[in-house]
Amino acid sequence: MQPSPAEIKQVFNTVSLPATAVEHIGSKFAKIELVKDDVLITANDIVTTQYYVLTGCLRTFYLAPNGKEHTLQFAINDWWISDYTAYFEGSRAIMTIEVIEACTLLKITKANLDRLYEEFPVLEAFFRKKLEKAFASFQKRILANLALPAKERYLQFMHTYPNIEQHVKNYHIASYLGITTESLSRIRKELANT
Amino acid sequence: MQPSPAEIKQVFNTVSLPATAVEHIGSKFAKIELVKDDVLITANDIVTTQYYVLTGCLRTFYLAPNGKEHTLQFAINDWWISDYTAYFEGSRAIMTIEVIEACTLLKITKANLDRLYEEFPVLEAFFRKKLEKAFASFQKRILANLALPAKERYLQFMHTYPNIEQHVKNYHIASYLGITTESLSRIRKELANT
DNA sequence: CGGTCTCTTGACGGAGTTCAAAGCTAGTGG
DNA sequence: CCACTAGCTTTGAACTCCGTCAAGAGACCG
Repeated sequence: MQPSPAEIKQVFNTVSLPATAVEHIGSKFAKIELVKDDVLITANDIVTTQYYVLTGCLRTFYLAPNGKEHTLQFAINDWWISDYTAYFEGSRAIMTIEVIEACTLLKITKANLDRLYEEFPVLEAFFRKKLEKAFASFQKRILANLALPAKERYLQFMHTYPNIEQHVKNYHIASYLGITTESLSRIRKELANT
Repeated sequence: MQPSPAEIKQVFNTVSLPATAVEHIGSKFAKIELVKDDVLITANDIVTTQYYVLTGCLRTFYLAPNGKEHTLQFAINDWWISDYTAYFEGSRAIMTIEVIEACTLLKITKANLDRLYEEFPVLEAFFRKKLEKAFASFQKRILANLALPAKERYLQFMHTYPNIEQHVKNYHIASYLGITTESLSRIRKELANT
């Protein structure tokens, strides 16, 4: 199913596009609906698609050889999600993306998006800005991992992503912070007594 | 001082540019020389410049309130360096960049680079590719921090950046890995006995 | 209301830190 | 050419945060 013009305008809300362009761009996206526990991308998939979240919640995680899951990213309303390393490099996915809450997504292939870049260079700049933001947030996270103890990282997470916290389980947050559920539980207890 | 055409070709070695373009592009760069312990960017600076490393070695680090340094990035031969979060967002630097080994750099301002993007769109794609690579490597590092113990992270670092290891002190590597120099020393000892 | 998923709690262990001191190494000047 | 110093690395002992394992308490859903 194709997205509506209003949805395309929402996706590119910082860019002003003529109606004909919106129409054309929309024709390159497909709208899909997924339910809880669906898996969007699995490790080893070839990744040629990225997704825009209209509603719902998903997470990207790495499944380590020892069976532990490490959450790289959550995505809700108005976020983009994919295994970007695989998407950019044309390599195979090392991440898994699963649905946490039933969601509606817009998907587009790299081939189609690259074509749109040529037709509307403003889109290339739009995605570069997104990439710059993501880069900055990754950098912030690396510094937090290096410089802050678990409690501080938890507080920073809650402060930075108050919207996401409502959608995900504590053990997801723990796997994002790099601690166990037990440790997170103790941290929450300690914070409650303050 | 301006870079030579050969140096500009080296910078954009994956792009083929006509001689006139090389000339013009070169006029937007300046070549600078720095010695050990020089500081290129200090926390709180307004960052409007990025740097290409011709020779030498630098590091970007965050100086935490408790006085500890956390290394985000090293840069040698053929790397770009800046406080990119500040550079992209037009905000103030939170990082410090210091010279580890005397170096020769090419610098260019964001304003000039943006103008070059318009004149040579191929440059925009060139830098987007660089950004995608950096993004992927940050992601890899986040996963390593979440999933691997210090010894494994050290081995991964040595494997991924064998060239950098020759230029930097062990305490720099420790601050990159997120451990103390003492811990790194013990890890190295353990690895030597194998 | 029974079962499964999630969160909590406790006891113990281990990886890495802290603090203190000693050993190296490389550069510098007499 | 040696001696000295400053910077870097190593080593040891005590400690701390967090992980592991095991069990129990809630919470949610059919």
